[in-house]
Amino acid sequence: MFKFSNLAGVPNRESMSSNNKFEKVRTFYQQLLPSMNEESWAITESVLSVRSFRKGDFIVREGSVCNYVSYLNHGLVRMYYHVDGKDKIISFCNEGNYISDYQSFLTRRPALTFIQALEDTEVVDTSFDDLQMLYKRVPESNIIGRLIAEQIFLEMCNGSNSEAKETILQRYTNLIISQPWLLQRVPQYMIASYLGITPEALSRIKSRFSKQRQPKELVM
Amino acid sequence: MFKFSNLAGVPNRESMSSNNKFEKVRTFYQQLLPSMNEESWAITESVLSVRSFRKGDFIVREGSVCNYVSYLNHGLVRMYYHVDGKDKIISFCNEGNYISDYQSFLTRRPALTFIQALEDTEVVDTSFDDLQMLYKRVPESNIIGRLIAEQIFLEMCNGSNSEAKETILQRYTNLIISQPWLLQRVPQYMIASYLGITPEALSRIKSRFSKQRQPKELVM
DNA sequence: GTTGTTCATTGACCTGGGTTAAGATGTTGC
DNA sequence: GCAACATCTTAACCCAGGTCAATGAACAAC
Repeated sequence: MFKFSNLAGVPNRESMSSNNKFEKVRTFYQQLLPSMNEESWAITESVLSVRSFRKGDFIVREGSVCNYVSYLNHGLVRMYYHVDGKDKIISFCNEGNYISDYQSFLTRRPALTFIQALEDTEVVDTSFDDLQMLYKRVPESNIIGRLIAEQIFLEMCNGSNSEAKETILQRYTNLIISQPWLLQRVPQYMIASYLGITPEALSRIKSRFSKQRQPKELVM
Repeated sequence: MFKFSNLAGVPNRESMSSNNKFEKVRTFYQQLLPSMNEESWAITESVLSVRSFRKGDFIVREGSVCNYVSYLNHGLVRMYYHVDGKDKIISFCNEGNYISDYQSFLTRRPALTFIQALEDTEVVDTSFDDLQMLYKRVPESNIIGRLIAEQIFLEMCNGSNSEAKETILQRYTNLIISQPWLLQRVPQYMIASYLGITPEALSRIKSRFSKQRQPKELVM
């Protein structure tokens, strides 16, 4: 289960000069390991494949093994699990990031999470077997694999740190500052689930805040 | 910030036939990557160094960069941060595991955590610079680096999963079943901190449980 | 238009854990 | 022995957030 943001972000060109679906993935790899050569990329590209999902479709289901790490060409997904019959959202992931139930992917055990498209979404997949092949045939992919695992780890740390050290209000305001597009693209009750509270509680927190502080300074 | 348990566990021989402080580390590496050859190990071993800590000493302090990943030859440490003037324990780590503020280590930024010896402790260090050197001079160390990052990630997942899906009582009972030595070696209030509650709350939860259920079946 | 649906909000009530304070039981050092 | 300290437990009270229910707004389908 992971979301891996590109270090520098990928330029979002709606109409690419070439209609190569792998172009953005390549940029992603090149930023991670600039020294990667043409031959290594050719091998890497040869195993990539594209899948498309409609809004509401499931990319990963609880109970089945997650067999891909997937780069989001465009779209938006949520990762969540069921707990007591309710959804607990772990993360959102939009275009320019990798998504996977990496825990299931690495362990080859059934996923504990769902990954669901919140908008029509297109991904570029690398399968588990292909990745193992790359680790053997393309030596520097081990470096990439290490860097990615490290980045995933760091993202998880940031998540835990903010969960542990910040109030829900702080986390909420950080969220709308760092990812303002979230508010436009996902309903509030999903934000609440992501923050670990009920929609009612989030609503109360917001109104409490906007009453006691600057009435119209910050749009929530 | 991480604790990395060995996959298979390391036999705990109190008196080693040779008094080589690096023997256990070598076993650890060999279990991760059996194909590692003698030359690679020689280079790897050449950068290792030993440090000893007394009970109460700090191995990592909040605010200073963590410069090592450290294998625990023997002893017990806790990793925690200050939040509102209180300690929030993230994890315990005993002999046979690696410990580091890996977030600080990777990013070269000041640590957010403390790592403190709860017993007299001996560690085998690998410094950041040495590790980067190994990544260059010993190619397969990238594989080890990747596997370790992946394992750290998986451990973190297990932690989040149980935090998200289990009640505190379940997490407590799992803890005393999976790591019964913890109860003997750390005070209850640290367990409470680790579970994210106050010592008073843990006390109440335990008494609530032992009253309604089998009075003497499970020793808590 | 009307109906239905989805989502946000608000109120009333409940509960689990925090807080504070007080004992009880060790344990350590002298 | 005694004093000082650490740890665990229990009780009383408080409060943030959960739960349940009602209302309202926005929007789609008909």
